[in-house]
Amino acid sequence: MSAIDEGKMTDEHRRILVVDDEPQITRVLRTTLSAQGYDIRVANDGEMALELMKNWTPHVVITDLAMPNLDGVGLCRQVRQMSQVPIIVLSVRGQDRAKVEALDAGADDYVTKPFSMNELLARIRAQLRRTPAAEQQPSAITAGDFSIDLDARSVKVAGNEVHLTPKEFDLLVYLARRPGKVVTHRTLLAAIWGPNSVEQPEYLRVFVGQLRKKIEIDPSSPKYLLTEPWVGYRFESGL
Amino acid sequence: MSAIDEGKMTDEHRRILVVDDEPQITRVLRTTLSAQGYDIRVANDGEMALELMKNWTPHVVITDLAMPNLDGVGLCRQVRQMSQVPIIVLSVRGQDRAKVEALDAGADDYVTKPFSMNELLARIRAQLRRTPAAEQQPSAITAGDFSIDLDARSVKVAGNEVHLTPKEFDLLVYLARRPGKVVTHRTLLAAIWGPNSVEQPEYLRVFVGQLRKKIEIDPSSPKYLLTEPWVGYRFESGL
DNA sequence: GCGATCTTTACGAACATTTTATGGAACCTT
DNA sequence: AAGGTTCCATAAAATGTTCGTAAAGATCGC
Repeated sequence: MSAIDEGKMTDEHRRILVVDDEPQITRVLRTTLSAQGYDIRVANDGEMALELMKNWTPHVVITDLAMPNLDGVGLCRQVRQMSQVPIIVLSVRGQDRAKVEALDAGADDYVTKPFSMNELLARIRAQLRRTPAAEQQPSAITAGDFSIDLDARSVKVAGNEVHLTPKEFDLLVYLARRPGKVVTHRTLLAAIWGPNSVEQPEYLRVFVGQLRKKIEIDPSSPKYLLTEPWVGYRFESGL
Repeated sequence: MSAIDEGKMTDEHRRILVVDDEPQITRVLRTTLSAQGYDIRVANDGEMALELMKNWTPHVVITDLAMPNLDGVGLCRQVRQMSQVPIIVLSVRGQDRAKVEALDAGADDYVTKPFSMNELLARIRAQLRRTPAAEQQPSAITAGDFSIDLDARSVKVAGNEVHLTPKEFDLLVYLARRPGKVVTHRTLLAAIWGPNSVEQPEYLRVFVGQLRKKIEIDPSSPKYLLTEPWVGYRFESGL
């Protein structure tokens, strides 16, 4: 009944990942947040959260600090390797030190338990408010002979459709969204394979090779998918 | 003496607007934040803050709630009409309702007084962290015939593009970011090769030579990449 | 079990960096 | 002013990484 609900309610279909090992917490969050119209998924620890995020990218992450396997601070660090998604830490620990550590590890907000649900909801809204740009992504990318349909996950080169595997597609899209910009190996690996794969540049070599075989006219002298030696790769939208 | 740590100054030159009518608060914030390297301006109420922001756009706004003329919530609404700048509300009022109202009015964070300065600093860092790169650093450096595109990692001299290796690129960028300023051998070596390579000036000679071959019209009488004998090198942006 | 996809391995070629060598210029001492 | 020393520029050899490619194992879904 707060006085401030003027029809700005575009919160539907926003995905929230809740990470906590205490069932009481996850249960109440799941029901409350679901009632607000959010899509909720729950993970019981940091590792599980990372695993989940490979296939399901949330708009906000809410995480506890104390967890088995991978704690909240570690989770923040790992997530920041691959994503800018807002992270709200929810913890019983209220000391400066804990807050500073979490915030500097990549968290965007820190709420101490016990917390007011109204406040948490408002903080979620505040976080969601400034990520509309990410959601307004075009459903298609075109560049030169290229057209990438993001909804259908299909790619056409000079008229004819080519079939790409999921990872090939993700890789191409990630680069094609940043035309002309060099993306480092680390960034690319973290974004496509997850933050644990940051030290496996072989993946990139293999998949870039595969991609070039499919989308380049002459794979041995690529026009679109270019190597920036010792640094990374970049996508050029046809010269 | 000790190694010059140029890499750690990302928070410098960030502008923070403090809005509060209590002199004790503004005084302590001004001194503490200034000591951190931020540029601080103070306004005593919301109206004054808006006036100030016409000519001086901050990277973060920190505001009290209770103020004459225009209070914190009103300030949030007005600011949101024209800017996405992060707003941190600082207030003695700790009730849900106040928090929800402020956050829904456009605030990004809410801290209750009395507050821990360490926590506030961390929250400021968290807010600054996600302001888009466009605001932080130019993605291009231009100087005379030069243009360096940091995203594309490409360098153009008088129209034609030259390809630089990673170390060459890093070296040039480091110097070009400080035009006219002499950078000592030690500093350069520490910055590009790491603090363990401070005693290997041969690297510099070799790489400066290669850079000159690529970017100077007459490498034997350089125009841009100049030697400061016995001290270091400096970049001049074309006389 | 089968096909598609992903992961892992291996190796020659291409490339960047490090090391070494040489000649010349600038500085210091006497 | 001569000799010795340190620094600078350049070239080129030696070393070490990375890249592209192919192909063999591992994994997943049906």
